[in-house]
Amino acid sequence: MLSIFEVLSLPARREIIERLRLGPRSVSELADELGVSQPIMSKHLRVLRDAGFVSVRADAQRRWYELRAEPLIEVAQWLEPYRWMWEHRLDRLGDRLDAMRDEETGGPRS
Amino acid sequence: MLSIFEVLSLPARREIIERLRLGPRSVSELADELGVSQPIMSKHLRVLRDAGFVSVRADAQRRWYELRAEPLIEVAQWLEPYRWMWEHRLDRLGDRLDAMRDEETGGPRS
DNA sequence: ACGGTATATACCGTTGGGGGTATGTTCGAG
DNA sequence: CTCGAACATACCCCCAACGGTATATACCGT
Repeated sequence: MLSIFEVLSLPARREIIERLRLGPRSVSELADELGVSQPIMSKHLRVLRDAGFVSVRADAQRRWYELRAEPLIEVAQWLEPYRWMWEHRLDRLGDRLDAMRDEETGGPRS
Repeated sequence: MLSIFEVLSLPARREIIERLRLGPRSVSELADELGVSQPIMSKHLRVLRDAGFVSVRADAQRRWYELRAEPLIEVAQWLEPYRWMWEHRLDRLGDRLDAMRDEETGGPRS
């Protein structure tokens, strides 16, 4: 079974995920929209299903695939420790530190 | 050249990224810490460099590899349209909508 | 100039993922 | 009961990424 990042590494599978963001889709709908054959789409969806990206609901012959949040949450969690690298970059972190020190000491020292 | 998600799909490369979060490292340091040979580490770093994950600074024979934010930002941006799936799930979205409507109309209608 | 250290790269063999196609299976319509 | 629609899977081949090893390159100390 492929890991979460391995699943996301294929553009075709990311496109499927993006389509499913708009709501559930059947296999043939996805195959038509993305221009691939039905067997290949079924295989992509099988991989996505094994990794927890999608769930399936049966309706006669149709299978409705729906996007699940869990694997995306894992990516977000993996990313979390790195957010400081770009979130506190252009918003004057140095000034903030200076202000904190001023509050503590009553004014700039140097 | 491998795409960003392809780069992240290999656990060894994610481990390198995690080590570099603590600060710059040389090739042999990383190789020792992660228990791989030097040539393999050089190849991983080459892949990471091509994809923009790291930058290099030469110092005599040593090469100091440093983590760069850009590719991680791209992942975060890709993830952004999906955040609603888990962020507004258990924190009473319904109540919030009710409160917003009350502010608009002056009170509940029904 | 020499030897050792640090790193990059070329080369090779393996392997597993990916696309293509054919076939199996299930289910509803008539 | 038969036919067709919708989907899954089995089988095939191909290729590129990965690990391993040997080798090339650059630089420092002596």
